[in-house]
Amino acid sequence: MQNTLESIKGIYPLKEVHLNLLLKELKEVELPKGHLIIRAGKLERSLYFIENGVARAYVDGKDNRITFWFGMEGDIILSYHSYINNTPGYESIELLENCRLYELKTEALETLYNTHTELANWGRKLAELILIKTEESYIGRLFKPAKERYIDLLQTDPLLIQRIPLGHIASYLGVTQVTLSRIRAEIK
Amino acid sequence: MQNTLESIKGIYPLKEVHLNLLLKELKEVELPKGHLIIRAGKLERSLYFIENGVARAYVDGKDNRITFWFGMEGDIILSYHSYINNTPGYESIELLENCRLYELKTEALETLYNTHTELANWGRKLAELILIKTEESYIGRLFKPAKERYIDLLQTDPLLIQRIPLGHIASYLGVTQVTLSRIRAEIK
DNA sequence: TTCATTTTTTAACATTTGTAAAAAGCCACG
DNA sequence: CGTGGCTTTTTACAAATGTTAAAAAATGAA
Repeated sequence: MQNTLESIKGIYPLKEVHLNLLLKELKEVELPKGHLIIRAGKLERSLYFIENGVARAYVDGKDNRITFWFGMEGDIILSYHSYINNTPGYESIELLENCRLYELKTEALETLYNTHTELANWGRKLAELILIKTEESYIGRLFKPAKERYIDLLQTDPLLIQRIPLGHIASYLGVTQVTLSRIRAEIK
Repeated sequence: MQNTLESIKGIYPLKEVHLNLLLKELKEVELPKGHLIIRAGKLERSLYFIENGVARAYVDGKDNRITFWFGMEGDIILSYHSYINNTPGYESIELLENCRLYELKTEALETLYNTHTELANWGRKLAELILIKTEESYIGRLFKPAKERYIDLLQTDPLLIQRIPLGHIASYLGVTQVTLSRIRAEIK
């Protein structure tokens, strides 16, 4: 569980005791490519650390499906909306490869938060880190054209791109696949 | 400090003791319209509760300035990027009216987080609430056209719109002011 | 390899949005 | 009042992106 362990430690430094409290709650699961691990409209009671594999989160509009997140080794699969509000979320998360994950029930996590300051701060840090990532994606999208963001993506996640169909990447960049093809033809 | 108090309590229920620990750190400040309370590229060491007034956050691109957040009574002014990473942020926050604010030094907050589980959980809840708001804005922007989002804005924040120049709103919606004018002409 | 399926690119045309500049509307101040 | 400055709308044209459809290329299984 190398990737998961590093991910947990990387969020906020934990003493051995508290780390073990958290690890004790993890359960290994293996799931196939194509599996819908989070379903829009359904209350979700777990989060998952990605030990191996790739996933994407999407929302369905009236006549389109938009990918807004990709996750890989060391990332966390979580419907924050569902988790925080304790109501069904609007996003679905689909595994794009066969994955090995570590499941953590949000109820167990809540208990740990209320009983240990260190773990409450770990949880705070987790929310904060996801928040700034989300904010950066949001802001990047605001004022960078799709072409520039595609180039950014090529530089920051060259390996990720190779593991994901182009249609999903176009959706993620906010353009149609045709436009992404034009962009690729242009920068070649 | 009615608005600020409600804002703090609304984030996460606090016992009187812990609430007072937080309130003790607040300092009232009055600042004029046009004041830049957060500056891009500068390390910020405070956050502010808006007791009265309106503010906007923006980022500067190569040849444009984009507004991505509006705040009013009960909202919190905070460069999350600067606060979490302890590095200069990329956004500026400008007061659009004369404002009465309550300032809170992030250093004081950090100390409270490390000494009281309740306050650590308050901080976690704060990050989580801002996170889902950000995520909702992000996702809403992804699959709703500007016209639809303008109508949403009219419904959810009719008062806010009246307090803000149209140019900022166009920027917030991700279109030019000309396009927003066209939208307004169309839905009239 | 070969065939079938999926993914990606190309093309032609329609639509949307942007740009720049002018006109109209609004407001504060003398 | 009236003038000047600021905001908002309108116009005409240009550029970017979407739509639809088809061709080309890549992929994977037998």
